[in-house]
Amino acid sequence: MTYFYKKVPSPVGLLTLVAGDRGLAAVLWENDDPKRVRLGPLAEKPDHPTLREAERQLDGYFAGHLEEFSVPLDFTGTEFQKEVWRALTAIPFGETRSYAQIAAQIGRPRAVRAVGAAIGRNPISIIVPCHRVIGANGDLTGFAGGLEVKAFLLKLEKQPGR
Amino acid sequence: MTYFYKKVPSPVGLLTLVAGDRGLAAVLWENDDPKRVRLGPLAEKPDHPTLREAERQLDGYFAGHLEEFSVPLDFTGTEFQKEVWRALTAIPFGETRSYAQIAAQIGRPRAVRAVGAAIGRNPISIIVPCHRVIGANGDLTGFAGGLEVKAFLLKLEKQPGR
DNA sequence: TTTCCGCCGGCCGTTTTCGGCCATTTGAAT
DNA sequence: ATTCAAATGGCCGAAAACGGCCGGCGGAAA
Repeated sequence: MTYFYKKVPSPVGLLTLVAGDRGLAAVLWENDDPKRVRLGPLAEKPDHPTLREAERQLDGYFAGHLEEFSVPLDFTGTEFQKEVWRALTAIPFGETRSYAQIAAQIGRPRAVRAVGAAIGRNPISIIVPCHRVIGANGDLTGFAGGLEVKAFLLKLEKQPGR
Repeated sequence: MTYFYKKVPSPVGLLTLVAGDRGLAAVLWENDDPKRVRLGPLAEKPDHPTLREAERQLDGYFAGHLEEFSVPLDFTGTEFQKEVWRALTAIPFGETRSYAQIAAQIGRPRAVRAVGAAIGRNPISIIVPCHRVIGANGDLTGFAGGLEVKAFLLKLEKQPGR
């Protein structure tokens, strides 16, 4: 199966949006490690409907007037990973969870480190809000896009009025 | 968050003044242990208003015609540490306190050693007068800038005239 | 006796260390 | 190819170690 992509600018750098046939498959960082997320062959296609919709929603998010994404998602990964990623989408805008909380939520309270690994492999940055997961003690602990970006996103979501 | 610094000469060696966005964040000794005080990224900026004001007041202090500092302070540390540091600022010019007295003052009479540790982490040397805290028996007991400097400052504040 | 000094134990926040946790990856051996 | 053992993380909580202390005690010197 082949994927279509489009690069779009953003406050956190140039993002690469990737669409699969069931929806958005990835949002990659500018300097993303290529082996963090592996998909099939890519083809550029800026006018792909899914990509255009994703871009529109991201713009709204960064502009501060969109809090919940509604693009259909097309996850690629193991069952465990997909379960973790689904759990992430349930964290509301502006809130955070610990890795342990996510682990508990998917019914594997002790698979904490495994959850960490799975979150690190989240292909759909920002839209699947892996940035809302932080250490139990409040540390930011890690982020594919860089800790500064993680801090930036959390701060963006903490802005009081809009 | 990023901090701005400026190095200024003084009778006790080259000091590094650091400003955060809420005020003065640090006054470091020339050979200060880098891991004694940890702040974010630093950028040089000699004309920063807070830094210039801090320098002015320090000059006055060393010249002997300024006894109370009034630069706004920007503390970075745990709640406990901040409480200890705040207590230090209440020690009047020319007086001293014991570690036990400080502990009592913050309502934790037995947290004496913890207070010692917190004082050792005081980022804003001189201006937050950790040099005014000495052992219950009068010993100087310890000082990031060196015991000679501690003695020097106490002597400076004991000068009769002025 | 009295004074002074050094050692000991208890005090308490912070920092560091250490295990145990578990899905994936990696690399070596069929 | 396939299988298996070992290593590897975006973790986390408990426990131990570590101080810019201090008061009490015993022994040695005056």
